[in-house]
Amino acid sequence: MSLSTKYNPSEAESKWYDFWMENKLFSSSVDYNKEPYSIVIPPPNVTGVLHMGHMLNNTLQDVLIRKARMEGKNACWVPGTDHASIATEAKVVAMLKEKGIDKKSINREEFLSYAWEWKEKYGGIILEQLKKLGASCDWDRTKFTMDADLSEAVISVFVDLHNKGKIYRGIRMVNWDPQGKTALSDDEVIFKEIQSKLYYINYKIEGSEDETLTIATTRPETIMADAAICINPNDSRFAHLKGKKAIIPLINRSIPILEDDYVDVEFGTGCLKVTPAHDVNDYEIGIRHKLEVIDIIADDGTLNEKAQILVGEDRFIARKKIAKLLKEAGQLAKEEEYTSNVGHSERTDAVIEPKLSLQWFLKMEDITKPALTAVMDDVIALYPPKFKNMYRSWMDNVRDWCISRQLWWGHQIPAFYLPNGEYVVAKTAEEALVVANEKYGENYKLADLKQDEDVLDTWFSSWLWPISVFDPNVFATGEKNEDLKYYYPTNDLVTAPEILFFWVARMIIAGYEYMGEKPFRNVYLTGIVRDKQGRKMSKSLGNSPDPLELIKIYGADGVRTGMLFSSPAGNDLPFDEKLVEQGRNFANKIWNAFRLIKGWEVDSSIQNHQNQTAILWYESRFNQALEEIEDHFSKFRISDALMSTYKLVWDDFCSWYLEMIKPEYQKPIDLETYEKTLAFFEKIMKVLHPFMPFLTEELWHQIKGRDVKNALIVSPWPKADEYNQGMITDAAQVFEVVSQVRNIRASKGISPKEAFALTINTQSPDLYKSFEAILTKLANLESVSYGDSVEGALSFVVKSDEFFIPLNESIDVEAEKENLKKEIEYTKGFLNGVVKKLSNERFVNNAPDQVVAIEKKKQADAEAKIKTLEDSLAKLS
RNA sequence: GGGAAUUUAGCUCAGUUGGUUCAGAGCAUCUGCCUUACAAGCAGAGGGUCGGGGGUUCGAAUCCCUCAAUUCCCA
Repeated sequence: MSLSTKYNPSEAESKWYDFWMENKLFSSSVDYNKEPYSIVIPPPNVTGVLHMGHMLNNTLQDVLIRKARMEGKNACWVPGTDHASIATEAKVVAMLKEKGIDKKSINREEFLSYAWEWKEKYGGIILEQLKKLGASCDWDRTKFTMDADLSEAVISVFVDLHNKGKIYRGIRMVNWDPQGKTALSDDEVIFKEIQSKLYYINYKIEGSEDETLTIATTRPETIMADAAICINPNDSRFAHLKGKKAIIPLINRSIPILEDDYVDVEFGTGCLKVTPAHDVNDYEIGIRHKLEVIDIIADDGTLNEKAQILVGEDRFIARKKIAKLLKEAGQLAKEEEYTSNVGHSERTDAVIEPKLSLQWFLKMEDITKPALTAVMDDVIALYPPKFKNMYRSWMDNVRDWCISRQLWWGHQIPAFYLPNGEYVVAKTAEEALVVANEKYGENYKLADLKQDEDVLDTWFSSWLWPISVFDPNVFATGEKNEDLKYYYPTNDLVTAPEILFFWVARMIIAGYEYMGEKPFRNVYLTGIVRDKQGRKMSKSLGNSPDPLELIKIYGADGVRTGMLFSSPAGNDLPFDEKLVEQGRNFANKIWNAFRLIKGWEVDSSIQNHQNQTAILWYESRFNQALEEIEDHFSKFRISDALMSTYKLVWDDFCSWYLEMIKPEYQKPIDLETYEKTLAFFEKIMKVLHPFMPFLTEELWHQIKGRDVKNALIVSPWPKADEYNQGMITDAAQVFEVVSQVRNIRASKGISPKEAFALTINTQSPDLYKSFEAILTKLANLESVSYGDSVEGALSFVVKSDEFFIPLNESIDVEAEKENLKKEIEYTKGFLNGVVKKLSNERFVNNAPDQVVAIEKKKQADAEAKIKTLEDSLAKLS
């Protein structure tokens, strides 16, 4: 068999993904003989295509799930998608517009059938793309937040919470998006600094000839909705106006002048116009003073008839026109440039209009309590833990959750309005009818009921995700099915910190409310994938590489490792294609290591004399590395786990071990070494598998033919055995000697082919004797001898041992002396510091014995080294 | 305006209770090599006042104060 010198990933990828799928190796079912390990995917939006954020996030999940599977756990990764009300509705509306269909011209049912059609066509794209990445989800379990049973779950929960009195309907000032024509939560509003103007407007005082007061406002178009003018009670400038009335310019309506602490004496003129319908703070003032609420702005952001003037004009056009009218009327005192923070819709970028509206709310005060405690007490652990702070501050200051959205795509609110003006909340219209007739003693028909037009916030369905993917019916029946009993709570959740509150916190709330139990044990928060300029990678900026294209070029394994090389938990990932290239190179390195081993001819008649030490050393080193790797995994330091694996494979296995045991060209290898080496390689395949599933499965089967049961994906994860620390330390010292010899070759321009005779002056010759064969091979020595010194030879020092290499050519004695002097000087300086420390009584008295002992050893080592160096120097002179 | 986080090599980051894991890793850079597994490679080298300043301590990247810069959350 001959293998290409370069690993070609694409063939292996499709072959092994098909193999895993056909043999159902990703699938999981209840089995009480095994420990369950479950992850629910953060369901990607049906609108999306795979981006770099998904790649990072899902690679992490796949690493975790694959490792758990190999550890013998019953690993279940549930995939699915989210219906994403606002985003999807926007896409569908845009799609219809292109077809020349206006959303307003069709009814709800027609719209929804277009939306479903759209979802069927595009909704599964991301999941298909994840397969290319190697994601080992149990695809038979794929769920969608608007599946019939999951929808029922949402409705049941709404009804239940309403019955518990936790859901209520109320008038609130909401963030209205006049373009999307929907209310947004505070978190969906992005504040931007906008250059605007502060308009100073004069209001006449009623009953006086020419007395006026001046207010400053950024929104002159709302003066028609003014309900009062407020002054600060401590502001003597305006005390005389109290109790009088002011007249709104242009429309000549008179309004009271009131006192309120809220007014900032410093800001503007110190007089505040109060417009309860169009400003959150004014609304509060309005409640305090029982002011009339005059709403002059329509849903689409134009002025309505209550404005009396400029009816039908857009709010921004009206602003300009009002300013002009005021100027003409002589009531515009001045205009001033002013920057203010203006809220914009995250989805449509429209300027948010504070608007009073009737919405559905979930009371958050009580329901959040167990969710806060769980995270604060580390019942649910956040990685990295710094997010606990953020989590707490949000939960402490949480506001009631506005759960209604003025959209069609989503779960329609199960509230039914009756002809008598009342409403009933029930799962279906039929149930609602029964309740209604009973409650009000009426004899209504189904046709008399009118269901609420709005749908629920998308997060009101995804907060149930860790429960509903296993058992959507539990909310209605209260009876847990087997899946839910077995897989819940899930183990780990991998998601982005941006949705810590939107989603993670709410899942925790729902978990405690409905299961009385946390939804997951660990939350791993990834960073944002950014480009080199630090900008978030996004399709709209065009700064994101196409993930599938990357996979094509570098291989899925290369992309996976590339993403993980530089992504500690909670830190942003500054993406650079170089990382992915490094991943590809790593795959190639492993491929070639295998080519080397596979190419050896085995001769069972040879006894293994030389390679015992190498084998023992590597065994120890492997176990030490595995212990490290496990430790990193246990702390969710996935990047570090990968880096430790990378170094184990590249440095220890390839650069050191294989070079130690490699037979001469075209010479055979002994059977024992060969078998040990293959066994080592197999262990490496196992440890690498979660990171690089395709390459490792491919090589696993190249090593020898295996059946499905023995596929790598389901092979047992290796256990870290005891290791010989002393041997690892000794080897490190020998490696240092090898490096020094190589350094001499490199700096003197001597060919690596020229063998050296090495003489060692040491107190511990046994150390070198046990590694002699290795030393000879790796440093290319013709002999190793032990002795005090060698005349006219180059020398170097490792620890307190001295090494001599005689060269055929004459050495530059002066340069050598210079080098030795430099090193002596440095070591003396180092010794000085140590001695100083040790002669400080307070150090010796206060520092722990162990620390003092270490310092004393430093002193002894340094003194020995100086002596060795000085001897060498003396011999040169 | 209130709160939090971050600042260590050219880049991205480790550095746990203050003391040998203490100044580290990977990448990048430089030098020499197409040495029969791998140039997607091998061998070697250089590179940092641990953001600035002050303090506590026998001892500070680590603890405290202060200033600065960056980022995020809330208003």
